[in-house]
Amino acid sequence: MALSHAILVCLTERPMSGYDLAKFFDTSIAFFWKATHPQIYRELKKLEEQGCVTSNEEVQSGKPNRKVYSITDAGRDALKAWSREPVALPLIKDDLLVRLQAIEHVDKDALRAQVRARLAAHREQLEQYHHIRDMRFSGGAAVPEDLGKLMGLELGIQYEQGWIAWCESVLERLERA
Amino acid sequence: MALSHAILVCLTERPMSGYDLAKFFDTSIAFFWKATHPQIYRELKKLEEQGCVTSNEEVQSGKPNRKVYSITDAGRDALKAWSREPVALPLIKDDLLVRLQAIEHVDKDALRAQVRARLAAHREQLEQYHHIRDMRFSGGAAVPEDLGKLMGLELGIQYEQGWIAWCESVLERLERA
DNA sequence: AGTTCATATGTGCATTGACACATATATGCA
DNA sequence: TGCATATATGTGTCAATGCACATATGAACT
Repeated sequence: MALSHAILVCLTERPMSGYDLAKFFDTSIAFFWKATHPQIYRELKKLEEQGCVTSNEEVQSGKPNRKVYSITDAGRDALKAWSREPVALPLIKDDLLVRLQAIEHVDKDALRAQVRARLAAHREQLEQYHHIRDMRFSGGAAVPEDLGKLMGLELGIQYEQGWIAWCESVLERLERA
Repeated sequence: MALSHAILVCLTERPMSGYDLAKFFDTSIAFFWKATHPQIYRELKKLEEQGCVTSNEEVQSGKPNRKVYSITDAGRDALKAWSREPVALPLIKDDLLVRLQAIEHVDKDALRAQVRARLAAHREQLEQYHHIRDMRFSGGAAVPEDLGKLMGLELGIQYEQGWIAWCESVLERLERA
């Protein structure tokens, strides 16, 4: 009970095709959730069978036709029912931390390189989040719908800042050793 | 390529049975990685076939016999080889953040309750981490093996502090609305 | 005497997820 | 002409994960 709800959430914003959703997952919510396009197409099929979404084929010249999915009232009900279920504590589930637990058994040079790469990735992500915040939420959340998205973004910013600080402190100690 | 390595990492510390490992996963590294006991037993079987671990049956009176697994040289080699592979950026993968994206479509009371529950869970986890730090690492990392574990713990502490601050700020805004 | 708890090891099944492969068309580039 | 890229939708398959169920024993509790 996860990907289907993430898809429904995306469709509350606007109707989308499977292709649109795959791109949306890759950009917008890539840090909360990940999905490949075969997963998305299969999930959309199931959701349509359950009546949570309806599809509408858009004829296009040249390009293949798009099947645009919209959320239904039943889908909105399913979302609300899901929102009442308890949420699990997310795991960190990070290879890097597992490797640190056995620091005397790993390749130290590789570890340093991985922490440096990770640091760069977090810095880049932070920059992206800052960019989105400045573009979309410069004046705070204008409409109620935006509040949740802004708070999600704030979590992302803080999360990245935390990782950056940690990576820096780890690198310092690894390079001293 | 994940659980098997996490198990090998645990076995670098000391030989353990499947039962021990299941408990170890539940307590020590529960926030980095999770595994149920069937998963662990199956993985141990595979690792033994690959020659990464060896088992030694300990006869016990009364209780069922324990099969104690130890890491082999081949297992240590496998760990080192794995440590050279690139690490993926971990996802946040949090239901709560997905729900926030569709804040106008979720049950607001349930959401508030979930954030409060989450806040309590993070506070509890932070306390546990502080306790471990004070017990095991009060004078910093005494031996080199401890350094990695201490840095993992520091990440955990920072991570929980970040979530706590975020939950508090979210709650405030949710209760105002 | 019956129940629950802790120790200890597993099997079976369903769901999820990841990844390669398959197909079709138009555009731009070398 | 050939190749990569973007658009667009899928199938087939295998590994990983999760959860319920199965089994066995001793100790402590009711």
